[in-house]
Amino acid sequence: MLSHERVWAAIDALAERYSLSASGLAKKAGLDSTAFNKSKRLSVDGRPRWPSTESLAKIIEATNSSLEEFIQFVEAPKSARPRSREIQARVPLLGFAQAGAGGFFDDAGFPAGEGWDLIELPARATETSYALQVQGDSMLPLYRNGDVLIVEPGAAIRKGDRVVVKTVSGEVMAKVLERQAQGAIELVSLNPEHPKRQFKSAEVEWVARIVWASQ
Amino acid sequence: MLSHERVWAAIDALAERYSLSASGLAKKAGLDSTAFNKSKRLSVDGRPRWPSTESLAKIIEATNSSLEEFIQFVEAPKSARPRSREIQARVPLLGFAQAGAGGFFDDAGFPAGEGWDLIELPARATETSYALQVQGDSMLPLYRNGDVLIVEPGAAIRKGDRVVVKTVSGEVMAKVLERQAQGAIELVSLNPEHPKRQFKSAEVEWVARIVWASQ
DNA sequence: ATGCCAAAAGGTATTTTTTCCTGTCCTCGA
DNA sequence: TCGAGGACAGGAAAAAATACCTTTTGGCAT
Repeated sequence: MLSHERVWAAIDALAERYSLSASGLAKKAGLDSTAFNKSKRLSVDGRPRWPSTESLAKIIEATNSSLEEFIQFVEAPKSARPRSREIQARVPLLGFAQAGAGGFFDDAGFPAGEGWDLIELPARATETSYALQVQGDSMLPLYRNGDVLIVEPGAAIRKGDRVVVKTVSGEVMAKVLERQAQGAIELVSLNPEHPKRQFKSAEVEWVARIVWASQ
Repeated sequence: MLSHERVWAAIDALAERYSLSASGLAKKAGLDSTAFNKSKRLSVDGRPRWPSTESLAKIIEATNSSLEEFIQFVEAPKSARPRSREIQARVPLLGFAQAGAGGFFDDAGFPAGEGWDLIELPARATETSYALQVQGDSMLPLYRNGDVLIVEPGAAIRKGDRVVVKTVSGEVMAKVLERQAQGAIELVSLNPEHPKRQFKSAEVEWVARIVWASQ
């Protein structure tokens, strides 16, 4: 959120990030060296003083920082661990039912016009996701030989999720979670020709959710 | 980057996002309805006028938007197609058949040990990919309601690929490409209960390959 | 065509932020 | 220790943004 307190904290954090004092940062940006003094963050009557957007633009440029970095400082209290620098991937998003209506695609099939949302692709949102490549036909029709499954060990799992399961005996399989209760886990096969399977919790080493699959 | 032009564009985009005019947005935020008039974005002497940081905080709060959303508008030119971020995402990759062998996962199910390759996730490497969200059950068992399909219009398409097709009559559908020959295209339904469909090339406006699906 | 209301252009007064300036304190090197 | 320069507090003037207000324009319904 954008608050008076957070904006000033971000300015302090940005200055520190570039080994500057608040007054040094102001000077570097071509502003008066007293511009960011703590003594000037509230006006005489106690009303919060907000630095102008123009001043913010100047300090971001003067430090060769970026708007993203500055926003991270706004959002993360200085004492907290700075969020990792990873950039979230965003692509335009549209509901399938709307896709047939006019105006969403140009003649060549590229997104066009208004009405597109943006969606972030979470596959790389954590440092711990990994990929498994399908081998064989046992997971048809869902997954074909060569398809790549992105698995996120930390993701929350609910009934109906597609998961990778490793048993204590060393078997690794991709299934749909039917039920997870105390002491037992029920899995539906991705291939309808294969039967449901049940395991006691003690037989399961870990369960991890499949979050994306290549096509 | 934070520039005068982009900040105003973001305000316009935010207003449009919430089906407001610029003056409606200002009013909603408790500001004067003329605050964001285009006529007031340059002062009389032509100097750029920057909206104050406090005003931005107010519009973000009044729309229940977020700083992240606002920054997206700052960075994405409104008139341009929303862009995918170009990143090379790499995750560890292992063949499914190897996954059961010892040494590839630690006790909690995270990748461990040697033998992992790295795979780049190509979907986000291009600027033209977009996402379609599945609605309804017509694409079961492959795609469930709410699943997100990443579509890459420029990707090469071969027999057996899962594709999105738009017909000249405006129908958009997800299918498996069975055959594409001169003058005709044959599509197998993702739902086995639905019949194959054939189109003349002239009936098809575009075909684009589905490259990833959420799970 | 007319009426109503919102959006937008335009102008002035008020408020808020920056700039300019001064003084004090702190740090560091000679 | 002393001096220089930077950091910081504080005050007044100048510049810039908002608030207030009016008029014009545009869109929509009747």
